[in-house]
Amino acid sequence: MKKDVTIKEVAQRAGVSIATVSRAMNDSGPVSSEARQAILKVVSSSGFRLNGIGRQLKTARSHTIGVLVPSLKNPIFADAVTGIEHAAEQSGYRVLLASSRYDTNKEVSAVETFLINRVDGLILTVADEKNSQALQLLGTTKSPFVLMFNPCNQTGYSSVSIDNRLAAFELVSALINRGHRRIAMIVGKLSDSDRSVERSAGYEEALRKNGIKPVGVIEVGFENPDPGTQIAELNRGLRSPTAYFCSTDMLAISTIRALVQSGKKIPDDVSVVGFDGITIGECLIPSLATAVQPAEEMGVWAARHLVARIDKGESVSNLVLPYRIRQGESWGRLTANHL
Amino acid sequence: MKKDVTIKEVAQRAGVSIATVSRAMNDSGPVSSEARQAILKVVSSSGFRLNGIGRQLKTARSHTIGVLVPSLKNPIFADAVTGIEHAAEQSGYRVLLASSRYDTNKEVSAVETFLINRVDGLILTVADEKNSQALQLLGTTKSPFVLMFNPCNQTGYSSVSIDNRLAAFELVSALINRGHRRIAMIVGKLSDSDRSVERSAGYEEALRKNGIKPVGVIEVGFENPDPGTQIAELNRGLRSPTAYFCSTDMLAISTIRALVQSGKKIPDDVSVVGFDGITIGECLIPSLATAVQPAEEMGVWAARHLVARIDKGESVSNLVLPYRIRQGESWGRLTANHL
DNA sequence: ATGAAAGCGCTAACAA
DNA sequence: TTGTTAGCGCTTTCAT
Repeated sequence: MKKDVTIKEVAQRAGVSIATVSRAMNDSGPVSSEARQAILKVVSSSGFRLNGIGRQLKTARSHTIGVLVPSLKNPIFADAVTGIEHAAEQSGYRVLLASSRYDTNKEVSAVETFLINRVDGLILTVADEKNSQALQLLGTTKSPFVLMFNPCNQTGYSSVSIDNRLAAFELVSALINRGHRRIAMIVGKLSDSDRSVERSAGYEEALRKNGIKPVGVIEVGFENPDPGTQIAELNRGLRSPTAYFCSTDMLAISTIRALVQSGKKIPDDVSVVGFDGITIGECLIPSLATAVQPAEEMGVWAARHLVARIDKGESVSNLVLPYRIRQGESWGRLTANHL
Repeated sequence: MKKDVTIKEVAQRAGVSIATVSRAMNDSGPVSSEARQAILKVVSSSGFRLNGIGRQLKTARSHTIGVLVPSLKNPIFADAVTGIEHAAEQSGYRVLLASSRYDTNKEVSAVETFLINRVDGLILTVADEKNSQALQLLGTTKSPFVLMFNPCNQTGYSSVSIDNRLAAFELVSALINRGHRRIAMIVGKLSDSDRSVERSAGYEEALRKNGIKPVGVIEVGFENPDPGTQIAELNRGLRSPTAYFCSTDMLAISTIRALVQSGKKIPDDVSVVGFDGITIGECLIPSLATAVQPAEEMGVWAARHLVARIDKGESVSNLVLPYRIRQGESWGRLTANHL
């Protein structure tokens, strides 16, 4: 593992000082054309490349942002990271990526790593904003950060999200308007996600407002969810749900599969709606009814805003983006078919 | 933007030298318990955290690997990155992420960025291994890297992939064995991906071997593919394909949607098979027949191997992992139904 | 067990 | 237009 060429060697071989090389490489000051040519020649023959680490140490700026999401396997986060990465790249920033797998210890250690490596800022989605040690840790630093997806309750930091409770309320109300009364909710571990908590609040509120008692909130695991058994169980019997409200599209997809396998037709026998609006939901057959979060836009906004805070001292800001109800084919009216 | 606490201040306030602080923080040498306690006190009261940049400069090691994939929106890459990230984290490495959007210029600039920031190694998927400027650039450096997904033709670097041609051949042969003769192939821009080129070679080989002439290879865009129109067109008329071989699962999903919308039943009227084996394909209805690439494993292997090369000087290695044919519900026998 | 000191590769202020 | 110089924050010999 031989050492890299350094600015010092280039300077020497080009017969100039390192300051001149630096100026030439960065276009940061006057350089005579003779000097520039001599330097360029050495550079191209030696494969010299300014050492970013040296620069970072000197300038105390890494031009790197730390990004922490629960998982890349849920397209909602992959899309958000896509948005972040593109926006960051456009502003001359790099992305240091970590995923937590919904594990709060990993959240903390990821943030710790980001801090050690002196990222200029962070964008993160934590399990539960209200009880996040990672956020608490961040609070002890002066690193600017943007919370993404998490409902924002406290002030003092930036965030971008949608109104999860309201969207869930609207979705479930729409189900009720279609005649459904026995509406179950499928949710990942509630303790794993404050979004799910908000969504179930919206669900319960919609039922309550219509004088309906909840059929039940079914908790299943998050990664590789297999709600099959629970659903099959719930689904047995005469009083089985006529509609399922799933806390995420990923869960909805599994739910549909489980229902179909147990002989149900969607949406004729039972309606299913999801939440998130992942792109692939549109391609399913039936396509998924859901509340669409503008994930990529959220990522773009988060990155742009963070960069503005870093570069221009812009102040903290909380953005609540509109969601959109996607009228998919996976829900329908309650009919005689439902007994 | 106030400056961080530095090791120098900690040393001063603890009444020791910076060398002792360094030893204490890193457990890298003897430190008396009095010294340690004094240091710990200052550290916790000041929120001191060793500056990774300073360390990187001194040690000439970043413990960072650069990861470049075409897009995170295709779950195949999201899964691979997931594997990389977890394996890297376990070995004490961080991930600097970039995506190319299948743009070779971005491939080059991403690699350039990685090099400037002195990543210890790289893992990448390029559009076309044979004509990659990014790879060429890497060749001029001594940075270890691992190619992922790309078929490996040259030697001199590490890679992990599957045999795309063979898998495609097997898939299309299976279609033929099911009685299909009019088999079309749907592919993203061929110039965008050497995998697609391999896969279409496998497709053509299977047809040739059975004395069948290709119905046609239909090129569509990669991101947000909407092959609807082309397929609708191809699908008109009596001699329309009875089976579609799609170069990726994402394409297959769009294709199924387009076919269903034009009134076809899958697999009764027409069979569709994909390629990649993204998880969600199993949840579709009908579930997707496809060749499964072990994407996450590939990521894990790539990361572990890269780290071994970096840390233990392990030598270059090319791994071809087995693929697996997933017997989905989206294909069937040719019947009278097909005219 | 500890500290002094050198230096990693760079930028930027300053002097020339 | 150029060069000298002083660090940026750290690790790591080498003495003590």
